Amino acid sequence: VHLRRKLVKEPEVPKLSSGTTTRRPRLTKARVLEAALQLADESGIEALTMRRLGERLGVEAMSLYNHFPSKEAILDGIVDLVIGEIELPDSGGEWETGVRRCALSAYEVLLRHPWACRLVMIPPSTGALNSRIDYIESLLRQFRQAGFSPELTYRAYHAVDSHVLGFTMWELGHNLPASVDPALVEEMFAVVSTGEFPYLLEHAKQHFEDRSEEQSGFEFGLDLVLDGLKRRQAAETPAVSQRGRKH
Amino acid sequence: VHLRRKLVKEPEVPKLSSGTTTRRPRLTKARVLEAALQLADESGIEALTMRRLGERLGVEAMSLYNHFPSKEAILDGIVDLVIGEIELPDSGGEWETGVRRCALSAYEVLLRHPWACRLVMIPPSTGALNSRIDYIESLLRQFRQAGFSPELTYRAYHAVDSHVLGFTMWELGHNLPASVDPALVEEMFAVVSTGEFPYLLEHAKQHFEDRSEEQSGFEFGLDLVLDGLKRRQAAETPAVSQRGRKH
DNA sequence: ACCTGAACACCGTTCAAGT
DNA sequence: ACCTGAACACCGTTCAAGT
Repeated sequence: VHLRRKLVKEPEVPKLSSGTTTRRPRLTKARVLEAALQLADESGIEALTMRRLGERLGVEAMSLYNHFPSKEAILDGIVDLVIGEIELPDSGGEWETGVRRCALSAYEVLLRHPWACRLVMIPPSTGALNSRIDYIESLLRQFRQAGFSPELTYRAYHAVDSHVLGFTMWELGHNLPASVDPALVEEMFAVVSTGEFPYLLEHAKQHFEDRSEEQSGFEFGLDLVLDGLKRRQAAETPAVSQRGRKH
Repeated sequence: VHLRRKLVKEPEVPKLSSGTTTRRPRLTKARVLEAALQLADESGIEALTMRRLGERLGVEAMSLYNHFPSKEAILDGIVDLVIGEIELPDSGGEWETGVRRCALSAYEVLLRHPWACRLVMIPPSTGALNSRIDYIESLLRQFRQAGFSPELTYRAYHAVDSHVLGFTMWELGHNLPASVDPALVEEMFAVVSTGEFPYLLEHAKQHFEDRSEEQSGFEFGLDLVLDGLKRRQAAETPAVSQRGRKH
């Protein structure tokens, strides 16, 4: 099932009929969001300013306000584009593989757009929610159709999504790409080598080991959650009918 | 064990010995951080600007640069203050109750300072890490002293902390305190009542139910993780000696 | 050694004016 | 209907000058 809601209707780009005066296509919501997403991916979210975005589109910053009420609306828009990249499984399969694939896809997508993770938590103050809604509905459906009770589904969804977001943020926070200040590494090293924190030292060393052979840490944590959910479901299924439970 | 590293030595506040000319105590790192934390708690992190912080301290914004190299250093400082509020268990107890208490304390602390959650992931570009290090060391120690292998400890730590951060961010993101735009609620309602998203509708309703009687969602997810870890440890303990494993 | 005033290079956003 | 130039009210930060 891959339902799509009313797509935003965009005016077609006029075929610059007369003369050679206008070189650039008109501004549209889609073009603005595309450029914004690109800018954030290339240069980081802090490089995404209205002036720079305008420049990239060959337009003054103020023109953007003809298409979006605020910068926040643009941010909401590109976050929804990112969430739209998450692959949602078709219905009908095993819940464990479906949810697993969904979570892994979200993990990969968020790693591709490192700036997005922090924004996902804030919105949705302008109502650019289409992909978000599809994502949540897909997860919920998989649990419910596998026979999870509404109560267990409620908690299962939060547990899974907490892991996806929490783990991804952790990883992104640690892999600061070469932006690590040598002075800071120095201090960190000094603290660790006092011997006061043996376990932290051990842990820090592990971060430098090659883990390519093993299961990823993301999957390890995901399995903890999924295994637990399987047990919880097994515990509730025989005890109560699947159609409901008296309160 | 409650080790403390070299405390920052602060010049004592001079007792304004002469006349009544100077009314305010001198600026110190500690006073600046205290005021910054207060400002963030009261008015949100976006209200924390150098000018406003200076104003609260009765000083020009530029004076702050005599004590901190940048605004970022101040942010790192107050985040570390927040992390310092997390209660760390004494060593020697059961790992499950210890880790559990630690996670719950972190959860509560982060809910008390809703702005902190998003900052925790970014630093530590200025090396204000004392509380952070204590926190991580405490978690690692509990696992290791309970007989977890270094490998399992590595993953256990990441799994637990992912849940703490992920779940807390989720909760904070959803409980936007009355800042919800009615127009957005309207749209959300419209989407949900199309009937296209039955599971989302069910889920949304659950969010309005009284859950005070039940175990919190945070604890539910935490238990999934902790139960899973217990099983993983049981699986590795009899098979290999606790002192090490040949690779 | 610490604090200040003025300034710089940026922000997001408003508004009247253009076409 | 869309785009623009100038301006406003803010940012973080630098720097020469004060004490």
